[in-house]
Amino acid sequence: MPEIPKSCRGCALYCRTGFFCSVLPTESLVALSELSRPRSLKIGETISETALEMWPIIGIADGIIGVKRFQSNGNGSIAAFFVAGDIVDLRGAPARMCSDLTALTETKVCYLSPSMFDEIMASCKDARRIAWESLQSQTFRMIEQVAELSKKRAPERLAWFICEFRRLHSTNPDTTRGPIFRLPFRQVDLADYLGIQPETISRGLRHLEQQGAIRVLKAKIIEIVDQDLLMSIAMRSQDGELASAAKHRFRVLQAS
Amino acid sequence: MPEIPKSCRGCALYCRTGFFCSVLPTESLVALSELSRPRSLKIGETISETALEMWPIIGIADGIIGVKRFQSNGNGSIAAFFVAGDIVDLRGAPARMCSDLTALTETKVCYLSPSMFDEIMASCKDARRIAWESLQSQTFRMIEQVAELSKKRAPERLAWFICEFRRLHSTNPDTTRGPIFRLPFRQVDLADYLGIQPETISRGLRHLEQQGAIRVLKAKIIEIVDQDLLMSIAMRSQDGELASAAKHRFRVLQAS
DNA sequence: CGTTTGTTTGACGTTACTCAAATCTCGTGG
DNA sequence: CCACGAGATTTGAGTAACGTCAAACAAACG
Repeated sequence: MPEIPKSCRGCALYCRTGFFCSVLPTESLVALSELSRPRSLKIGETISETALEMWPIIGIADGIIGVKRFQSNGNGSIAAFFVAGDIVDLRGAPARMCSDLTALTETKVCYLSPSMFDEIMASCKDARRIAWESLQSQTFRMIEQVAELSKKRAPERLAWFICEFRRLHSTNPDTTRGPIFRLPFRQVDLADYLGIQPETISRGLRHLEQQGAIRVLKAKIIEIVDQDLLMSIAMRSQDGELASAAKHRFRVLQAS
Repeated sequence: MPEIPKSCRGCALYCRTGFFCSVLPTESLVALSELSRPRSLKIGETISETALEMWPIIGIADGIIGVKRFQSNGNGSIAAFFVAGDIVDLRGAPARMCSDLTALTETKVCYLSPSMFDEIMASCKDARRIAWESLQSQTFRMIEQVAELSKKRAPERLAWFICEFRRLHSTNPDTTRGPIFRLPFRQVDLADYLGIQPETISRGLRHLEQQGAIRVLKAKIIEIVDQDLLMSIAMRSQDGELASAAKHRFRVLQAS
């Protein structure tokens, strides 16, 4: 009976239940491992385009990879991020996207062999389900992100981000336990992600503080004083109304 | 030898090459068809939540389905849209998303049986590839959308939308041929999609007109006067600089 | 400890939202 | 085919929010 490959032993993709490699039969794991490349990335490091040509599929074992686009003036925007457990298949991705993958934290990834990946997708039902659900959840997250951010102002965006990120990482006690929230990456990056300026982040945090929802202990450490208040702020839209399906029903009534 | 089901004969999902049903072996097609439900939707009609409980997977044969969220004040936001050929799997989707699916144009969809879909995904390689690529492209489109829109002002967003939509439908001569662009849905919906107010859409179009990029013939009919100019406006970001990877390379040089 | 990088604060300008009203479009029924 | 009316778009004026620039301040790093 073949052994678990050394490089997989400590990898979250294999160790955490529900992650892609955890459901593979040992021989598939060995075969995949032999053709794959685990890598560590420092914060700010980008995934090289040449690596993506040969290994366009990456599994994220730990950390956060952002799709970060730079403008000529130095401003950037972070369109999305991928988190631990995500399987990111960049075959057929728009060319620019591949130059934009940046580690927002210290990150561990594994470049997966496309041919072996396809083989596993054909043969292993559980792996297929996990990869499919991962890709689904990437789409859903993006949709939620746009739906929530597009009509919100700075303080609401911040509140939404804090709530959403805690929810996304609810399995990771490090960032979610207790009333303390640690900003997962730099404020500059957060600003790029929320589509606002770093200065506005700062002012927005102060604003939430004045309302009594949070307290900023240090630059990246936030104490959540009133979870409910924070949630209700997060759900507000531009005009201060609470978001709901109420108006939708109202329109249906009008029409009938 | 079994016959092609009647309801599939005129359906784009079967007729257009590269669409999901076109690659199915006849017997799979028959089996899927028997458990599936083709439906037509009028503009503004929503996909019923109860239908989604039983058929959470829909194939879009024709038209545009938007994820439209309403706020209590009547404003909405359209986070995403799905177009012909997309396979949308809503199993595991956030609950609210399912109440938000609205036809932005006259639309033909087909509710697909999940069990049969899974079976096909296991057995038919081509179908698996097509469904996977469709889901991939949904994610990529969302990422592009956020990357492009987050740091753009109203006129640039409009220009981007026109260019992008023509590209997305480049296979459909109806909307892309010649210098005439027909807004695919109402300006109110476009405003919701671009995250701005209807008034701003109007002013933005006027602005593009004054620059000589387009001419608004009727409310929904736009003549593209200068494609290159329009493109270059679409690529501009908030501060008027052209977007590029130039700064990225600059930072890499600094670091080394 | 000094340098670099990131965050905060303030003053000012611009954009886009808000509200209100006029005008236009298009589907409907006569 | 035309007239009507609801819904959609346009226009204008006033205002709030955010971007921009510049400089002080704090934190992280070797």
